Amino acid sequence: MTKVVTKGNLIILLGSTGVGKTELSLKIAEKLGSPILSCDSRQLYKNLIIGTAAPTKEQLERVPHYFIGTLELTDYYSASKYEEDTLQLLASLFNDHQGIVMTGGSMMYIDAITKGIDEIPTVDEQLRQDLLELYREQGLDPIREQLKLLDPEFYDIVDLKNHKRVIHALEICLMTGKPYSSLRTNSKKVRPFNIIKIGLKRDREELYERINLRVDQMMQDGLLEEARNVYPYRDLNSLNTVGYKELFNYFDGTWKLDFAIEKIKQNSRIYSRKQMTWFKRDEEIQWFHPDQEKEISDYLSLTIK
RNA sequence: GGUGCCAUAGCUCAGUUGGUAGAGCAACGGACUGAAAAUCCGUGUGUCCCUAGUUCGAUUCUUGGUGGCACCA
Repeated sequence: MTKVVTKGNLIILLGSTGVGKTELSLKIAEKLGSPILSCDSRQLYKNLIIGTAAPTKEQLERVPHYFIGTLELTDYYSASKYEEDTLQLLASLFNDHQGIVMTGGSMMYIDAITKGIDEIPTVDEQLRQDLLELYREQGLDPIREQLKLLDPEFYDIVDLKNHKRVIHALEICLMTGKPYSSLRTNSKKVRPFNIIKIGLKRDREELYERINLRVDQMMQDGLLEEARNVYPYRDLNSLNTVGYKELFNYFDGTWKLDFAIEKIKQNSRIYSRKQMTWFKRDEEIQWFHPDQEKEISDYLSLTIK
């Protein structure tokens, strides 16, 4: 067994949408003299600023950020790409920082950094389009059948009604000539740095109220115009996003504006719950209320190596 | 004031020829390895408006209320 020498501390502030990660991350980063690595699958995109509650210009001036507004809406990205980009960046940042602050709520991106993702090839765009077309025309059955032949082991455990999972598994089988399940190692990667996970949470009532108020604030800040500007690209994956997809229905004329706004609030609340469901099972997370700055600070001085 | 209709889940409503009830939406729980703010799965939470009667048994039938809506004055 090889011993991994660790250098540096990655401090991850995580929590559901609207809990108050941004403000706290700025304070901690300033204290540590660290930049902030955003871990948010939607704040990565340019043009999605208000609706994703990305850091403001002033906040970006207070502390340098990475992974905010770096992608075009049309760019392909994934948790694996994020793993690669972040590890590379961290290797260089840890040369002159003892602690680096990361913040965000994209569950799978966090896991990609802290646990790693298996070596699986990036999906060929043409193959994906072909399979999606097959799915649209004939449904999931023919795709399930092929998967059953090529990877019976995964067929037994996959959620057969979830077309994304089924299609992706088949894609990998077809691309590699190997069963998708044979590429899944179920093992956690070891990182050459110390990882500290700080979870932020509030009572549900308090969180929901913040989410609702924040959506109203977003509308005042010009979310409608921001959404209208990207409306022509509505079919892109980057725009399958709470805060935008609802307003697209308004632009289409299928929803009234008030209804769309209510739906943004509702979908944000549902998203926050989904995040908590994911985080709940992660026993490495130390939970705090965002106002417990002193406790968080004490905890950090205990755990930073 | 009179007549008629309605009152069942958080909301909109089905339904029970008398045996304590179910859909949609909402709400809640869960899954999750290159699309993840995505995608998918599961769960009914109820003084059936109140009161008195008939009945072995009433949310259902009858009486009287209360509230809402419509029409007539």
